[in-house]
Parts: sequence; C-alpha cells; structure tokens
Amino acid sequence: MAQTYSISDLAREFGITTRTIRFYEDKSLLSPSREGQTRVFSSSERVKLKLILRGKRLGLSLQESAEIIQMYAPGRNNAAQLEQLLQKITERREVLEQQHKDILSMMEDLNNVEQRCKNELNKHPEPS
Amino acid sequence: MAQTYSISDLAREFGITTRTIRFYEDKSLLSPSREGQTRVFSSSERVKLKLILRGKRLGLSLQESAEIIQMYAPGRNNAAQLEQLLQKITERREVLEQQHKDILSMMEDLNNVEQRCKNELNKHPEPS
DNA sequence: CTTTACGTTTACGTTAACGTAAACTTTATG
DNA sequence: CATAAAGTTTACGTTAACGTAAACGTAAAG
Repeated sequence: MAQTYSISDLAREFGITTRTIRFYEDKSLLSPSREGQTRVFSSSERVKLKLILRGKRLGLSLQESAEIIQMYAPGRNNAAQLEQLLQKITERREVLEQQHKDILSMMEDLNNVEQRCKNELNKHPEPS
Repeated sequence: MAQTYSISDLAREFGITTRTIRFYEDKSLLSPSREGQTRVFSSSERVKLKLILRGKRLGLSLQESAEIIQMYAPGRNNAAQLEQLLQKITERREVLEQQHKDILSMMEDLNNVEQRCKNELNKHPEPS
C-alpha cells in the first residue's frame, strides 16, 4: 500500500539530479531506507524533499531547511526546547514577512518598468 | 544640495562591510564616483545598493540583481530589446508569484507547528 | 552475451560571495 | 609629532551546493 519512490523517480518529478538527492542525504536532510544498497524513499521522505526545494526557492540554505524540517519532528518534549522552538518560529515568520514586503515592492517596480516599456513601444509602433 | 555618502556611511546604514561594497563595485553592480582615490556614492548609487540587498533577501544572485537594476536604466531603445525586457519582467513576476505561494504555505506550516507546540506546553504547564 | 539502464561509492573540481590580512596613503587629533 | 581613524589596492582563504568523472554492481533486453 505505502507508496515508495526510487531516486530517479524523485529526480524526475522535481527536476533535479540524483547527485543532488544523494548530497541531501549526505547532509542528513534525507534518510531513505534501503533495499540492499538501493535507496527507497517513502512518501514522508518525498515531503522532506519538497520542503527543501520550497526552502531553496525562498533562498534558504540547506541548514536552514534542515531546521524547518526538524520543527515537524514530534519528540522535542521538554519545555525549554519548546520555548526555543516557538522563538525560532517567530524569527522565521519575521523573515517571511520581510520577504513578503520585498516581493510587493519588487512587483511594483516591475509594473512601473513594464509601463514605461509599453509606452515606449507605442511611441514607435511596429510596422505590421 | 545633492546628498552623497562615504563607503562606511553605507556600510553602517545597511549593516554590511565595506569589503562587500567594494566587491559589488568590482562586479560592476555599483559605480561610485571618486574624489581622488576615495569613493563617493550618490543617492542613486545608494538606491542600487538597496535593490541589491532586497534581491539578496529574496535569494537572488548578484547577477540577477544586476539584471533587475539594468531594467531601470533608460536607454534600451530598440524595439526588440524592449520586447525582451518585457519577457524578463514576465519571468521574474512568475518567480515572485511562486515565492509568494511558498511564503503562504510556509506561514501555514509555522502556524501549525506553533499550535502543536503551545498545546504541548499547556499539557505540562510550567510551575509559576 | 554484451549493451543499455539504473543503481552504488569515492573523490576531485567549480562558482558565488564574500572574509581576512597585508601593505600602504591621507587626513584629523591629543 | 605620533598615532588613530578613515580610506585604498592586491591577493589568498573559505564555505555552500552541487557538477563531473571514475570505477564498479545488477538486471532486463535484444
């Protein structure tokens, strides 16, 4: 029943190389099980990979993505650790909020440039 | 009248090192004028620096930020170039939209983890 | 049976984005 | 006047995130 994936399955699905996936394992971001020598990825390993790639799109380092993934791991029992986790969540949220602002302002800039660009094109129209 | 800035003015303002600023100049992302040997930054150079840093927060490479900055430079006259610029704007917008989605989904994840975390803390309350 | 496709490990190479340090000049200051 | 505080150039060092290649195992297909 439980879905599994080969290394090249995942590579194909996400448009990355197998080298990349092995590298992530080497950095302990992934830990696939094995059939003999061969890696077998569960769907939860696949989710981890998705989280890594999402992190990358937002400019996170692999270590930062590793931290995020760790957050999901249940088992951080003691209260001090929970508080520290809450703290990390707050920090990450602040980064995300800044990024959100940056996206909006960059969008605005793009709109402006686009307008100036289109005006320029209309001034000297293409002979059709 | 026209505001100018020393290299350490800008370094202080943006929390970076002078080495970084010189590096950006070396990569042609900045081109301050000179008083003798000494760099003098106009407010438009300062804006460029802000754009670079905004780019970094969104995970752009310096070359990508350089492209963005180039977009603002008026002087790309010919129509083909304008079309190409419009194309680049579209592409960048797509990246920004994906990033926006990623931010929202990561925010959601953080909220979930935070909730689980707070519940856990309430189950084993701190002796006050 | 050998070629093709997929998997493995090990290891050196590469690029980006600076850090760090040396060696020097020019102003300002106690 | 010495020294501290800014500036300069040149150059080697460092880290992250893979790329690339060698050298090998296994298994299905022609």
